Amino acid sequence: MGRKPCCEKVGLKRGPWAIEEDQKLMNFILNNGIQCWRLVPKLAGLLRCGKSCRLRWMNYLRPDLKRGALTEAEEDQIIELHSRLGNRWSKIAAHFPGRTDNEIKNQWNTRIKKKLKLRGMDPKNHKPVEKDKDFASEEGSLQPAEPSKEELKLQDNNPGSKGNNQMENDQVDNCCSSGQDSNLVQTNATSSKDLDAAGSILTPRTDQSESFSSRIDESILQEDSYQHWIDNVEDFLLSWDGFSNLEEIFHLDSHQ
DNA sequence: AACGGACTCAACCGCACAGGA
DNA sequence: TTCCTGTGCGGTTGAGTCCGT
Repeated sequence: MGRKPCCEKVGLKRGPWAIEEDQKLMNFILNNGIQCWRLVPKLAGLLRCGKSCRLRWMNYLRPDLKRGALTEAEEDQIIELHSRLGNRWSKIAAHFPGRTDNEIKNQWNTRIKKKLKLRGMDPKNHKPVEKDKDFASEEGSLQPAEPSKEELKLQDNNPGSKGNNQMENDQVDNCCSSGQDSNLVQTNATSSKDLDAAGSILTPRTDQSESFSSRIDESILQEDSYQHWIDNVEDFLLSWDGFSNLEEIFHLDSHQ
């Protein structure tokens, strides 16, 4: 007997989210918090499944998200963490406040893998690629001796390749224990520090998602926090065209 | 200007896991 | 202990965009 689907898919909308949908979801979560994702679309008036709402919130609407490209330092940190953790994107993302696992996963698949290959490293095991098992044979056109345009572009962005990250897989740890990690968190936290005043909804997601959800409930309903969040979130979202009129949208809605 | 290939990234799918009944 | 439900995670896809010809 198969498992029941997470939601009734008949009549539900799929694909890219419209601004109105984003607005509805944001308004609902800001006003009510998240008790149960399955109920969120019904209560928010969305023709989406709860899973879709959760994903949209986590990967795009969360106010603590840091937008923009990852820095070289972040990429190198991802490489190091991947050498220890493997494809545990959520664990890796936990080291980067404001970054999502999806974002890091995409970054890995599109850029970092190529970057590693340029360094002569195997992205899977972070060990030097053997000459006879050159990645050219694996991926066809990628010849180290004659880099593609994309590779040249990557090289431009990465003038000083760092050393190898050959950490043993059995050294995997799941917590932010190293001093390097602490530094990173602290560095990134400067960008979200102020936002934190608006309530712990702005606290970067950690693996303890339960605490994330429950903390939302405690804080986001406060009117002051709400306004504070609007004030601060502009810095994050104004670069995003779809929400350039965010404040206007929310003011309108709050008066409905 | 038009076309086509390469690339990016938001979103979906299916499975695993945790917790409650 | 077992079953069910909700949530989280990783892999994959495909539409949109970029860029070279």
